[in-house]
Amino acid sequence: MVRKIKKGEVLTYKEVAKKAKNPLAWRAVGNILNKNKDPSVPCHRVVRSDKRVGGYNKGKKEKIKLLKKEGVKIKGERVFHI
DNA sequence: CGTATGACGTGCA
DNA sequence: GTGCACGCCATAC
Repeated sequence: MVRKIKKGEVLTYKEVAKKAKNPLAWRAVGNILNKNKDPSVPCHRVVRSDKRVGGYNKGKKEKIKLLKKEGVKIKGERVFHI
C-alpha cells in the first residue's frame, strides 16, 4: 500500500491502514514499517494524523529531508497537508 | 498460544 | 501547546 504512494503524496497512517483494508490497523502500520525496513517502500511518505513527520528508520531528519526534496512543504516537524 | 512492544490516536487536565 | 493514560492492531519471541 505504501509502495503505491507517488512522489509528493503524503498519507497518514490512518489513510494507509484504511486503504490497506483495516481502518483500525493504523497502529500496526507503523509497527510493521519500522521493522520492515524495505527501501522499496517509501515509508517516509507516511505521516501522523497530526501532520507530524513521526519517525523513520533512518531518523526523522532524513525523512523530512526526503519529503522536502520531493516537493512536500514541511515546517520543522510539521507537514503541510495538501 | 500468550505476552510484550510500537514510526499511533484520542480525550482530558 | 504539553503531558498523561487508555485503547487499538499486527508482529516478534
